[in-house]
Order: sequence, then structure tokens, then C-alpha cells
Amino acid sequence: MTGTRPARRGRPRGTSTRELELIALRLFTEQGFHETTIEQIAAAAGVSTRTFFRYFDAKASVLWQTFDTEVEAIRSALADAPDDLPVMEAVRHAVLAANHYRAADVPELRMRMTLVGTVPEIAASASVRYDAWERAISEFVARRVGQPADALFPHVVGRATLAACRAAYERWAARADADLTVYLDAALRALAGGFREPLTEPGSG
Amino acid sequence: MTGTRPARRGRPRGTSTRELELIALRLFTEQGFHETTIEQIAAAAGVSTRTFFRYFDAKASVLWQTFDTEVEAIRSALADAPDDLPVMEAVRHAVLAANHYRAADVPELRMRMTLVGTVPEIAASASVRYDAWERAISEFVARRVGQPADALFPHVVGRATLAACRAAYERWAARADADLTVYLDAALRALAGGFREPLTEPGSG
DNA sequence: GGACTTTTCGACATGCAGTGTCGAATTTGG
DNA sequence: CCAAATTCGACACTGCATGTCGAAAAGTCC
Repeated sequence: MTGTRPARRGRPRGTSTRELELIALRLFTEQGFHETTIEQIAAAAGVSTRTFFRYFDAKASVLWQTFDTEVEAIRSALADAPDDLPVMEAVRHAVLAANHYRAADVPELRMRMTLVGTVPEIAASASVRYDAWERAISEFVARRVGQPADALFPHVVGRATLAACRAAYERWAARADADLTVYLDAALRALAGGFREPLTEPGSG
Repeated sequence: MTGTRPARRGRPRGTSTRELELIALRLFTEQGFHETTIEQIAAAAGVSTRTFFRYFDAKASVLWQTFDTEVEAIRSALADAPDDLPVMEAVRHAVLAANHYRAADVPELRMRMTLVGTVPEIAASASVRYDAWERAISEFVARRVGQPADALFPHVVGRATLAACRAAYERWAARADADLTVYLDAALRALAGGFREPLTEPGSG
């Protein structure tokens, strides 16, 4: 989000968060998360390990770069939702709108998802980020039903919605046979239906 | 689950997981999680830091001792559920049955919940444990709807159910004005209703 | 162009989590 | 009393994360 100002003041940066992200993603998939040291990532980018921590506050943070973008997309989509649209309909549309990726970005996205769903240490690092995602939902729900954002109902909706989406993410990353939005749509419809009628797997129809 | 055999063979243990758990819980609440070193916990129990890691594989693991018990309780409750009971009804009953605590255990439970909901590092350590909880649900759902346990629908139900319960846990730990089961019941009813009608906060009626 | 400011970087040091190794300590069983 | 079993403590080591401080590299102003 740092505006690309053409001429900054002091010494120019030796690398970028994006470069470190790509290098780390490659090394993690090649040799594993735990087997990759920060020293290796930094060395591959031509900087010191100390500098790595000037770009990211932790080893796993390198994988959560693009996550904030999605949260913001959901937020703005929910802000534009018409008032007569049912709450869970609005939520579903917002999530789907925020998860349309260009074909070129899909392999990287899948790589990231696979790591999140596979490596426990990375999954653990997610809990903090998920809070922002959930808040985007719960604050919208709170507005619509006229309750404080930290009340039980909005909180439950936010948590459950993210949980459903995570399940869809993981299934998609593991199977790779359909569009991500198909999985998300199915999961969110099942959620809004109270899980009364079971769902047929997207790929198996 | 180590059966308390009265006479074992070699040198007797210098402490127990339970003792370490209580000491750690006290120190964490007194001075914070990050501010408490394993050296302090071990010293308070009269053992070396190396020995701490013979009882737990990580610093945060010390707080998840009793979690497995709950998962097992849910599992067995679901196994006994009658076939004509709707799926989400059975899930709700099982969760509620597994969360009846004796009054004496409530303060410790609340302490633990507060830490999980407050300290990011502890929340992060939870993701692995939650998997077992979710599997208990999703395997039951898979059985009932005749799908593989790793299919999308059971997966979504498991994730969403745990998410709803976590929201209830946190609200309960933060407010402390009612029984835990009241919060859980409300959250799970809202989930099974597809979040169509909003929920009134348990304490504010 | 030279002095000054701003910003990033590298080197060094430190603390803590987690793991491997190995010998010592302590109990039971013969 | 000796042997087997089991736990513990001491030591060493790697890696993550953070603090400090001076050097490097750019722009800015005169």
C-alpha cells in the first residue's frame, strides 16, 4: 500500500516484500516450511536476515501479504449491498466477488492455500489474520440487525462464515477440479440453509 | 491416559502434567504468556527446562490438556445419537453434553478461555487441536449423509460448528453472566437456522 | 560540488524456544 | 547386591525474533 512515489529520499530498498514473498513461497514448496531458514530466504534476496524482519515481523507472515486485500474487497462489497438483500445473501455475494482471481494468479494462490492447509505452523499463524476477515463480516451483520459488533450473533456469523470458506478453500486447493468460487458458493449456500440438506461435491456431478 | 499403575519400575517422575499445567496457568495469568519463560515454569515445579519438554512438546501445549477429553465426549455422544434425530440437532446435543462442567472447574476453564481468546500466540497454537474437534463432527455428518469424511459438506459443517462454539466460548469467557451451555445452545441454534433470524444476547434478556 | 538530511542496511549481541546426547540418579525385581 | 528400567539434569546446538549502532546510499539545499 505504499504509494509508488517515483523518487524517495534516502537509500533505496535492497528488495521488496513481493520479492521476498515469491522467494519464500518457492523455497517453502521446494523444501518445506520448517526446513527453510530465514537466512536462506534473505540470502536468495541478497539481504541480511536482519533485514528480513524489517519487511515481515515473522517467518510465516510472508505468506499473508495478499490477505488484507481480500478483506478490504469484502468490506467494500458489503458496504454497497442493498438493504433489502437478506444478510446471508449479501455475505455470500461479497465473498464471491472478493475471490475472483485472474487465471495467472491461480497457481500461486493454490500454492499458498496448500501450504496453509498442510503445514500446521502456517495454519497457526493464520488465526490473527482471520480476525480481520471475521470482523468484516460481523460488523456488517451487526449493522444490519442492530446489535453491537461484539455481540454473540454477529460474532457467530462471522466465525461460521469464515469457517465455511476455509473448508471450501482447502477442498479446492486439494482437488483443483473446478473454480474456487464454485466451492465457496456451495459452502455458503449450505451454511445459509442451516445444513438441512446435504450438498453434492462440486466436482462429482 | 497413562493408567495410574501403583508401582512402576524406574525412577519416579518428579512432577506431573497436571502440576505443570496449574503452575503455567497461574504464571500466564499473573505475568502474561510471553513474559513467562519455560525456565520459570520448570523451576516452580522443581524440574529442569529440559524436563518440561518431556511432558509437553511446546510452551502453549500446556493449556490444551483437557481439550482431548471434550473431543472424546463429543465423539461418544454422537455415536449414541438416534438415527431419526436431525443431524444438526444431534450435533447440538452432543456439544452441550460435552460442556457441562462442575462449578469448581469453571474458574479454571474461564481462565483458559480468556487466555485463548486474548493472547494471539495461544490462539495460534489451537489450530492443530481444533482439527480433532472438527473431525469428530465431520465424521459423524459424513456417516449420516453418506459421504466421505473429507468431502466438502461434512468438512464445512465441522468447521462452521466449531466456529460457532468458539464464538460462544469467547463471549462467555468475556462476560461471565450465564452458564456456558446457554451461549453454546444459542450459537448452535442460530447456526442450524441458517442465521435467518437474529439472536438476542443471552445475558441481555 | 559539498554539507546536511533521510532512509535503509549490515554487523553484532542477546534472549528464548525447542531438540539431541549422554551420563547420573532412583526405583523395582531377582 | 546386582541388573534392568525409567526419569532427570547438564551441556551443547540450531533457529526465530529483537535491540542497538554505525555505515551506506540516495535526495536536498546552498
